[in-house]
Amino acid sequence: MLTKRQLIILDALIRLNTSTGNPIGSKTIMNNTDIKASSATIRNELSELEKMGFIKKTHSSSGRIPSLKGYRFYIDHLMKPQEVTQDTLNSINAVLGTHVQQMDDIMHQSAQLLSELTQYTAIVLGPKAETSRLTGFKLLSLNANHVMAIIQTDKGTIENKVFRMPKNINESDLVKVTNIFNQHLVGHTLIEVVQKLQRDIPLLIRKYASNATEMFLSIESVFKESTESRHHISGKLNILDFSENIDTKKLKSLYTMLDNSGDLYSLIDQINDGFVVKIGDEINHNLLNEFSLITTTYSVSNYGKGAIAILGPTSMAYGETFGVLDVFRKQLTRTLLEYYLE
Amino acid sequence: MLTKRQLIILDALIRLNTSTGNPIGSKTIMNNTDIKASSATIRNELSELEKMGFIKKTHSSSGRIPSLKGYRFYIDHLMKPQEVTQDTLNSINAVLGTHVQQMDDIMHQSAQLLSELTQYTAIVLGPKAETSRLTGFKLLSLNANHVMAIIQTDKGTIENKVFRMPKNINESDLVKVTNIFNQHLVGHTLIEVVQKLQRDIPLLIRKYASNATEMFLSIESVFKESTESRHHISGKLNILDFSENIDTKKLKSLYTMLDNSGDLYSLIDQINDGFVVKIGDEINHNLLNEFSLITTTYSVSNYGKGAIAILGPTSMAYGETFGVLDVFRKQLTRTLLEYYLE
DNA sequence: GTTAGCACTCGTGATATTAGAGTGCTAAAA
DNA sequence: TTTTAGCACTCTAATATCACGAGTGCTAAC
Repeated sequence: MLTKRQLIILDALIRLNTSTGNPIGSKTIMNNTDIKASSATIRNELSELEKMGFIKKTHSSSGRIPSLKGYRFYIDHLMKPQEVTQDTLNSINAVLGTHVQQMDDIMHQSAQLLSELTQYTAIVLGPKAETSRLTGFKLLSLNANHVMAIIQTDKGTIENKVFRMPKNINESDLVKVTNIFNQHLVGHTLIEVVQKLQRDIPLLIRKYASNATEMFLSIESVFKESTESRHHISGKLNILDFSENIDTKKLKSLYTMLDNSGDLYSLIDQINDGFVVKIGDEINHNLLNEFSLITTTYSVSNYGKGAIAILGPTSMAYGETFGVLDVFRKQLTRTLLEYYLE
Repeated sequence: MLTKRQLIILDALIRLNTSTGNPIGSKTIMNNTDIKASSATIRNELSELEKMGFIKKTHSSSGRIPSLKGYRFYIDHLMKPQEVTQDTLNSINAVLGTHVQQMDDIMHQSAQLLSELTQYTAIVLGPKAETSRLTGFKLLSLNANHVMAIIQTDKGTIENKVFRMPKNINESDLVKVTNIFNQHLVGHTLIEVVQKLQRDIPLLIRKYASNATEMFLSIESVFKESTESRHHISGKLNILDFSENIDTKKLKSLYTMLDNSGDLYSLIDQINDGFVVKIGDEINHNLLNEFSLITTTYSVSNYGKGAIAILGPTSMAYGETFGVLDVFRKQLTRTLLEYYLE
């Protein structure tokens, strides 16, 4: 069990290490806490804390840095989410308070705002697309050459794609196809829709609108795209600030990974409702063992859950980040509730 | 005037420097050309070339690297666009040959392909939006809560935006507003449209569809967005490969710049029809004085011109890059011609 | 005009040197 | 028993020193 003084020392050490980035020695701690003891005493305590595995040295005569266990303990027991400033509150309200138009916009703007507020990298994941149900399908003839297909889901996403109007198609064919889709596909999950598109629908099309097969392929691709879950990421360049000595090769793989929806979904826990913090190796990803990942979820009314994640250095300003995330997520859930109520 | 041997030496030096990245000495040139002369002779020639300003030393006893003037001369007189491989040809055809759906897609895929083929950074700019004319406007009610606004231009761009349906609006209001827009705005340039939106239209709306003013603001924002010219950029991460020792601060500003449409448009010459190569300081941009920028244009049928640019190191593989760009641009122009003909 | 030969230059990478921050340990003080 | 002053020790980071080699320019002979 840790003594009170050890707690103060561990807390100070992590705070100091986070703000300076350097290993922290006994004198520094003495000068930055109100502990009434000499540096020698603090050295003894540090040695004790090291034996217990909360801190470690970078070399035999260096100051200490927190170990993974130290961070873990800090986050679980010492760290307090920090109150956010009025400024921060204002920007959150500015983004989430105004009239929201579309799910994708909200997610995009949220990622942007969070990366700005934290100065880390922010990732916002939409609810898993697998469970989305098709609520509407429309084909709209734009001009002689172009048709727009629009699909809507119960998760609030609206997607569209424009494609060339095949030559042998006229308006009435569009109506026929639209009707086929609305009769047979609306209400099903997108996964089911794609399956049906491959099995049943080609038959129907051939029967009722035989000249629409060409167009059918384009429509199929819209649906395939729509089953891919959406991710929004912002502040990728901040990695350059908080991870200065990363080599270009690693950086390149990292950035490639961060652009890959699948990678992000498997990285980020979408189940746990509270805050999940994974530090270094805990993330279990070879590119991220020098990073920390804070994950939390938000509710899309009662249609499902999305996730928010902040990627930063292990020596992250956890207190501030938690504070921001907490306020943000509550406001986001509220905003989405209203969005679906209206 | 340069002697024949000097030309061979300059050419070899630039090729060797490009492929190795190192300064090139007299022996290296001797071993990599079929010049029948000793290294001493070549040293004399190098010394001569240096006096004329085509090459320079990195320090008093180093090998030579091309100077800006050397590159200039090479590009203007020595470099030959290289034949592209069958593989390259195939990938270009795969992207540009298949049925193309939308301008934005073409541009996006073009950037992607070019960055892959060259291993540099590819930028594709659409025709300047200022000259685009509105050819179609549609309002589509998606469901009780959402309306989609769609605008089309004569440059082939189709943009849309979804926004909340104001509560006091019904289908017939949508029709009214659509009619107002079609009567008064179609045929005008987007710039004019935005002007009119601020002057004339509010009056009309107030007169014929007074409860639509709220919606009007949303529509206005769609148009404002549409006047922003489109850029597509790909292979940004390749900068990490060809510019290894760039510091993070510069890199961050550079990446920020490359995401800014305005910056790119002012950087890239959209007027000169041939190939324009700017090297180092010639680019006249403090972030790019260690880069080369190859620019060329493509015709969007007879609706205007867009631009393609490749950003790479000054020691670029000019021959290959020119070869690829030349083939690509011809095929692109052809593809776009068909796109508008059909 | 060409070339062999040689002294000279300078960057690169390896090896010493040094200063400073921090440690652990000991023995005395509290 | 806990705290603390004191000191020897360790290791890093920065700087200086050195040797090597690639490359040069110059000279004198071919």
